Amino acid sequence: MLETKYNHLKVEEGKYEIWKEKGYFKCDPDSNKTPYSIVLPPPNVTGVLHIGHAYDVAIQDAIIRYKRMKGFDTLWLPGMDHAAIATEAKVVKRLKDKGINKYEYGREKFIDACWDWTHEHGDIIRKQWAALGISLDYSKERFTLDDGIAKAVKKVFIDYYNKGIIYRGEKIINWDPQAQTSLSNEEVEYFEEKSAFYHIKYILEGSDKYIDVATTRPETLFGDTAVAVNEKDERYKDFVGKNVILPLVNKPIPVITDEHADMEKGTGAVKITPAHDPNDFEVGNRHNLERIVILNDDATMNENVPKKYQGMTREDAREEVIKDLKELGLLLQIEPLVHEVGHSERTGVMVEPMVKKQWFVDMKGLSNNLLEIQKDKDEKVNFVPKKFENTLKAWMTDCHDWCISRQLWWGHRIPAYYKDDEIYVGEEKPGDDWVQDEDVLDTWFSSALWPFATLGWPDKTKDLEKYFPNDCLVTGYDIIFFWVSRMMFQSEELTDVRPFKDCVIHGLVRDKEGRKMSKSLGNGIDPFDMIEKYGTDALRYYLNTDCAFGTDLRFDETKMSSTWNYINKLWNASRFVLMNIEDLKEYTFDNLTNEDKWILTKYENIVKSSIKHMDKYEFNIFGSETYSFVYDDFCSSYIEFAKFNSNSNTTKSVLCYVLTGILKLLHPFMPFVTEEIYGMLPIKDSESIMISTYPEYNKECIFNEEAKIIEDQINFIKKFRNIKTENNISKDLKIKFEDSIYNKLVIDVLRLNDNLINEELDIKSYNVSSDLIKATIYYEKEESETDKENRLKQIENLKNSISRREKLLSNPGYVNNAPANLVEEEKRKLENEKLSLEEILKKLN
RNA sequence: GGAUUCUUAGCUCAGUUGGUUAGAGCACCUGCCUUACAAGCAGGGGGUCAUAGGUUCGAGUCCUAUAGAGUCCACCA
Repeated sequence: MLETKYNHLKVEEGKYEIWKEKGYFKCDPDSNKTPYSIVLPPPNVTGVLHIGHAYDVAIQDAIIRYKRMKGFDTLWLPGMDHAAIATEAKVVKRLKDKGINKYEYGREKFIDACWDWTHEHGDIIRKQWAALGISLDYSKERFTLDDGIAKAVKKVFIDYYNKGIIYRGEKIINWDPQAQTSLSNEEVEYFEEKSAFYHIKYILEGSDKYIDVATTRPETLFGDTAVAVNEKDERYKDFVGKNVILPLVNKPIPVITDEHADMEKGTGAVKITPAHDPNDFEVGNRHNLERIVILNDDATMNENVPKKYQGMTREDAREEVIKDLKELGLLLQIEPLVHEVGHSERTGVMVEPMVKKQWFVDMKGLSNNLLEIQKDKDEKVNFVPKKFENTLKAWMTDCHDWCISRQLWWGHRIPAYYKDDEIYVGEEKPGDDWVQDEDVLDTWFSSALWPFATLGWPDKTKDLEKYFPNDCLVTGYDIIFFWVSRMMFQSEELTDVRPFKDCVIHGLVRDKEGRKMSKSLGNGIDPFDMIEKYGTDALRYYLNTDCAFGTDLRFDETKMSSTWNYINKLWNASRFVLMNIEDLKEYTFDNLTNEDKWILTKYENIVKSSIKHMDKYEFNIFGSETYSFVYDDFCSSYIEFAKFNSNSNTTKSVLCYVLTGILKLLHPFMPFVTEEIYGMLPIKDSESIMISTYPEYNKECIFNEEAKIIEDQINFIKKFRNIKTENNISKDLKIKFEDSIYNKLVIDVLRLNDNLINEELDIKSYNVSSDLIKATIYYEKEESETDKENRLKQIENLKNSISRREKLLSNPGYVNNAPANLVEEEKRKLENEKLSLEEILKKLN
């Protein structure tokens, strides 16, 4: 027998291990069931799982459990991401804390340290997956750096190189001076910073005239190779084609015209530093300007600047340059300015744009291909919600080549080899005198292959054959660009098909105030604290049903608590049912009462709409519909009805049947408690609810006529209670039904039906009526002012409603165009209201 | 600057292809220890659906404009 209170800690203990041991999580490639596959977005091995991961996996587990119960051969493939730069940063820090320098340590030992880190965090993550109760097929677990993925990555790189999709080029890239690696645009975050516009005099060669050049980065002037003005700018007409003297260096540089110089911005004259600014780089290309690199990789000043500045940090150099300019009278003005400055997402330091030789993926063909396929209804990836298809389209329409080389050690090393000016790209080193590229690939390059490389691609494996394309991918909108789009174009290029059919996009978990969770704010929610307090089931149900996918979820602990209450309600309802059906051996559905037929009808309808919402990933709608079914229909009404019929085997059967169905419907969202209760049922179709069959809509159990009668009784009871409470007449109440068939009405009414009194008694009364039941409530006390007001209000409301309906029904536009059943419904309601009003008015006279 | 999404009860969110008095949870108010559940039960108040137009017999839902918020991309000399 169940305890009186739901104890989540006890309920959730031990079940996961049993499921795992029994092999319920495993797919079965040999079965002839229809496959259904999802690959888990691999969490980074950098750390532990947070509430966002919990959200992501709760959704996936709900889907996979649902499909498993629906009879699919389900594969949910787990794995983790080596997260090149992120992990490397953590390991560098760990070594540094021990006083070890990465470069002195050496590449091989450093990579070993990364593996140690990976194994440690991998174990933690696996424990957390277990705590979340998610049904991953561990026999298929992969890592983005394992041999199979490495093989796939190599093949892609080599093939792309041979096709010309991958190329090596010198471009301005975002340089992280701390991690000493290039970053993709996506790895740069912009923050507002207080800074200034420094107006510097660039004096015309052999003249007193000068140009006022405004810059936020005076320290880069050593790399200037021109000053650009707009062709149409009258102010600088006389300067164009001549030279100005570069301050501090005293070197002549040309004044050129270029479209990049905007007359409206700053002073209209801009210094051109091709090696350290993306725009200037383009200008430099157009005008064939020299690129002078003035920074070392750690962002200190290099040998290309005057001696006194060499070795300074960029910050120190800026101060020094300003000081020196001031002394020379070349600093015209310092204009305070707040502007956005790029920082490395990983290390947080200011990003330095630098010219570097890097590897790139040419995006033109790949993105166009993606856009084409998204136009094909049968071949496209279907996003849920659909709006993200627009976002993706916008990104793919206007995207830059993807810089994929990273100056790191932890990752897939680029399979390119150099000998003097020769480049060889291939599996193996072509000869002893060749050296391999030192760099590794962007971590997203390997995760882009995840949906198929995990299944054995490029080999034509059985798994790949059966589980690819995946049926669904679930992830947050924040990585659509980083990851989803890349999986899409890689899959389409390499396998000719989409990587997955559906892509469910969820939002971010924010704090209660809607702020992003962050370490600095300290507003993070640890999912495992929530599990401790309220249970995994409560957490998972809450996350899945709180809001529609695609919008951000504001985490509110009071909702966790109300979810717990809901589960407690289910627990207690189950307790009641189990207490009453202990002796039930088999289902008997003979002589169903109207109440039985009503709940069966309601139940079948909930099954039908649940399936619909589950298939459309509308978990929040599923949640509110089942909630009201469980709470209002099953607990508040049917269980109350059943109390008057508790000896009937038929009612026992219905209680058991409907409860079983409820447990199954809820299982994907609250796996533990449903398993616990399911285990105690006297009749069940499998040893675990996990592998039981999902409810199916059964037309045989629809009894609309009878259901309507009970529905009406419930409406009546509601009105009755309302009037009773509103008028505070509970004690003195007498009741007379005009139709005695309904004397068996239960709950409050039943307890009063001995007190039928004679209508001739001269006492106050109220009419209560639903569609089928009419009754008069008499009460033995003087009518108070409030009673009078209520009565007048009742009359007023009826009159308003009647006139509204009359107006509506006299509108030919409505009567002719609206669906006939709606019009009929209106007519019927109008008649009822008219009768009620008549009765009330008659009583008053 | 460009794109895009959003604005519904005090709070967090639903609201299917337009169907006519807009729903839920939490919070609030009132009354109840009724033997599954007081972490509960019963009842209640609370919204001119951002604003202004338009289409329609009918608009929270479709169209246009305005205001505000978010997100992404670009720019930021």
